[in-house]
Amino acid sequence: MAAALSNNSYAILGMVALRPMSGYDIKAFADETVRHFWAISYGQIYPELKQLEELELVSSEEAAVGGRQRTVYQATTRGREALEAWLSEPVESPMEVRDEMLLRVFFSDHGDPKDRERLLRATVKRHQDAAARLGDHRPKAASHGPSCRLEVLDFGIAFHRFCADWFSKQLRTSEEAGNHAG
Amino acid sequence: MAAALSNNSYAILGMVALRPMSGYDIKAFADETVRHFWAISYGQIYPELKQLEELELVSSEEAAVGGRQRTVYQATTRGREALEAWLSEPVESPMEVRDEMLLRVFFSDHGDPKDRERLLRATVKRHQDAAARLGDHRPKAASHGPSCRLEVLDFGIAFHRFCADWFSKQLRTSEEAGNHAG
DNA sequence: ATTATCATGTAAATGGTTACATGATTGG
DNA sequence: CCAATCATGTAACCATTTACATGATAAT
Repeated sequence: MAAALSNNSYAILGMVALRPMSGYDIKAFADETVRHFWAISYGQIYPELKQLEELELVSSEEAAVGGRQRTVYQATTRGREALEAWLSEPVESPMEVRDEMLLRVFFSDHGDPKDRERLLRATVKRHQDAAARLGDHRPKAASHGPSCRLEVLDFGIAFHRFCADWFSKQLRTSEEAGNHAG
Repeated sequence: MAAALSNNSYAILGMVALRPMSGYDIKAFADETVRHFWAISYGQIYPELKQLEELELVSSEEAAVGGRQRTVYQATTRGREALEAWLSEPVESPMEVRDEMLLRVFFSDHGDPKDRERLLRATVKRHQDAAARLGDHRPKAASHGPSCRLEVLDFGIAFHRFCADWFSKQLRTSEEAGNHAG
């Protein structure tokens, strides 16, 4: 019995269910779509594609262009069924966040108030930049009309804007307090 | 030369800079404060405390109660300096999110629309619950007046409320579309 | 008595990234 | 010609969790 499929397996299976893709394509597509809540690296993609093929959930086709190697994968009927089954199962793991900035903010009264403000400013900027980067992909994602992909992208944009606004407000409060004190 | 300190080292150092704590205390405190953006397990805490002690950034004291073992750690002056230095350094790693729900939402048009709605409902509930759980800790966190700890807690609450509201809106849109179609 | 909690610790497993190797093609 | 990009792949590494071992004390 092969190892049970992980969420990563389904992430990759889902990609090749959208349209035929090579490992390289999957990485590029993932980086501009799911990266902000589900990062994937080559070290996961290529071995996973092989496993999915063994399980006959995807099929592969050689599609070399000249001497440049290229293997394109697509989901099989069984693969689509497995994907559908996964979508009907209850979600197991909660959202996990790891944020160095929040960790520093948490301890920031142990340091210089100037550093704290610098930190908040950097946090605001990071979230603004993240929102902007996601926004760049929006026209492309929207070109096919409404979809789950667009929905999730819009969530990402709204999410980072929310964070930027929230820390922006904290920064203003912090600066005002500093002005009164200084 | 010892390995450079990781963010995890600073997380633990920061805890024992707040007040003397045992490894067990650190775990409990972390679980009700930083857990929502920086999870820590015993497998990290105990070895890290030893490393920090070797570097003389924390000191330990035996504080057994009866036959029950207990080692309490606190930050040394050098430890506090190291913490301050860390807080003045630029942040390296970006916020990382891993969310199985979003991954499923992303692919949810491959499945049954009913499953999609169930998924959205579960997502809303999870975020509501997360906000409520964090809210439970608020009175305790607020009892010492405003602080970075309270600030970060409030961010967590606001963040999960934002997510709950956002997906709640998506769910309504989804349900309306379903009613028109059916 | 028994269960929950306090308390420390580690080995093994898991999950994921990084860095590298290899080589073709395209665009400047 | 050189850099960027396309393309595949893996070994080593890193971070983190899980599961377990051990044993005391407090609460029911």
